[in-house]
Amino acid sequence: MSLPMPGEQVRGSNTGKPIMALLDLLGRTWALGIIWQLNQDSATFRELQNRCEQISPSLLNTRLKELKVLKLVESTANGYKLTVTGQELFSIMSPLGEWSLHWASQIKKDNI
Amino acid sequence: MSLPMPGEQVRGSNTGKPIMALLDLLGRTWALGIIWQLNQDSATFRELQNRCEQISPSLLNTRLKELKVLKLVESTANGYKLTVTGQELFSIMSPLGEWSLHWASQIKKDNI
DNA sequence: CAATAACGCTACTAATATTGTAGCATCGTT
DNA sequence: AACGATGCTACAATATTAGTAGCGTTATTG
Repeated sequence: MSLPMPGEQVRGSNTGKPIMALLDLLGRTWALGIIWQLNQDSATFRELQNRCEQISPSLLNTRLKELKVLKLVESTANGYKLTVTGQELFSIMSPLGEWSLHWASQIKKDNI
Repeated sequence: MSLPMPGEQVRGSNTGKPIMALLDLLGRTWALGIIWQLNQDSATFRELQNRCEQISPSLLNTRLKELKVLKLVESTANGYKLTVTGQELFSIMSPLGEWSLHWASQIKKDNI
């Protein structure tokens, strides 16, 4: 799959708007999950594989390459970590953790 | 693809944690895009198809069904719209619009 | 210093998800 | 009754992801 580069045509949109590139990226399997898991702290490849319970190494590697080119993740001597830009993105998403609990209760409520 | 129901096993995780269900859901093609496009205001099926530039009707319908069961979208006489819960989710994500511009400039900067 | 183990990752096939197109059934208009 | 628009389904073609095996390299151990 080609990289969702802001400014260019992406999966589902050819307006070139950065938000569309971002939505394409985040809409790929495990992209959000990797960012979520990397927030805790940096991790080696195999460590990250463990944190993401059921990711295949081939996909993990593919996503990491994408996230590196897109400046959200970088690899250091200690393994992979979020870039400053990646941390900014995480900060935006971080309320999802708590919100998801609220959401879960909303869904259950209806099954009574 | 089975529904990412919070509390149950989902794609990539079997802890049952709501955040994992949410990340599974949002990681599906067009899920975020549909929520993003529906925020403006409610839309009929074909209207939504237009807003999402290149979505196939089969996938749009599949996603809408999922989003309805998961209480993020509801269908009314005027078409589809976000539920209150869906609006909450959008509020969390909404900073992504502006942030994506910043992100785009970061990426360009490096190509100098 | 050989043997072992762990690591980062690639290769490859099977399984699954998404696209793309055609078109059906229903409804309101003319 | 004919027409167009709408909501959606069906289905084959294509693209993505999962799953597993294992290669090459670098510690670590005996």
